[in-house]
Amino acid sequence: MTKSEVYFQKYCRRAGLKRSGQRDKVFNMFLKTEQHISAFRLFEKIRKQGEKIGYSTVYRTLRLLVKAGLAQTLTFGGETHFEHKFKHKHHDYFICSKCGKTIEFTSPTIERIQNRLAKKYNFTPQKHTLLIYGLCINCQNKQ
Amino acid sequence: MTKSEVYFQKYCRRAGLKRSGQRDKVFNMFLKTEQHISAFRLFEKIRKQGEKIGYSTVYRTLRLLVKAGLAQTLTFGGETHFEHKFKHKHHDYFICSKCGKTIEFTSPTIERIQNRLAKKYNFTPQKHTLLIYGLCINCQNKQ
DNA sequence: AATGAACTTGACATTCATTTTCAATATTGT
DNA sequence: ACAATATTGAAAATGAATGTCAAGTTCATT
Repeated sequence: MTKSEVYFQKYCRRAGLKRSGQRDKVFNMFLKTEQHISAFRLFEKIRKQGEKIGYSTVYRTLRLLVKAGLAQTLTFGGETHFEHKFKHKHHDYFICSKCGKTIEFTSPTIERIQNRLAKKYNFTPQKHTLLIYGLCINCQNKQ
Repeated sequence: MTKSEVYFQKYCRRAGLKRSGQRDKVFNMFLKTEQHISAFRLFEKIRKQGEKIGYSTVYRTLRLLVKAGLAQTLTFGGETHFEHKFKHKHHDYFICSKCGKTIEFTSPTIERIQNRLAKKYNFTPQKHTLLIYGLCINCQNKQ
């Protein structure tokens, strides 16, 4: 049992939820997925493994993960994407306007400035989303 | 005629579009609106002035403004918001997770770092969205 | 001013992701 | 084993974004 698993099971128990195989499937597949993923793609990924699962269950579990603090959402391209939050460092993204490719990056300096500005505006930050749209190197060249 | 108006009318003409009162209404109300606004709220705002207008027209005109480079979109709270782009400096946002209030801010330093990172990743930036979610001072106190 | 090709309008329909519903099924404490 | 309660997933509902199209408007040309 990884730390995330322990944390999640404890969270569920405290919330008065019952253990369920379906929920575990979603949780495990989410854990295995390093990059951000949409509810639908996660659903497909589980089905492709031959597992039987409904979309609602995937959706509900992801929402639960967010509530539990294990995941967080970011919206782009008209879709909600879920990414790790627990024991994972935060990412910002470059998104290619043409091909949709995403490149993750991190910047401690940006984070630091954000916190400073938040304080200045009497704002307690919880999470943030930084999306930079533009052209990736491929799409620049293809013209 | 402001510079934006001249620019917009020229753009329309070049694009082979005809002049129209409805389009002007949308454009003018958008100009008057300093903060970001959703298509639906802009639609309401025009209607409340006693003007007759269809939602499609508002929506289409806003999309046109984006294409013309006068507006840009940012998505949060499950809605697309339109903000000025022409002769307006770019804003980043604090968004209160509780009451939805937004606070605009700018940070030249963050912009600079973004450009540096983009270069490092061979990415040509076009626009960006920085949303910091958290609690505004009111919601912190209300507990 | 009349013409006609092309653009605009807005009510309505459609699409698509997200969210809810609910009857059948599974889990858990006693 | 029982009862209370949670889970599941197919189907329906929601809501924002986008497309459709017949009727109306614009504008260069005659």
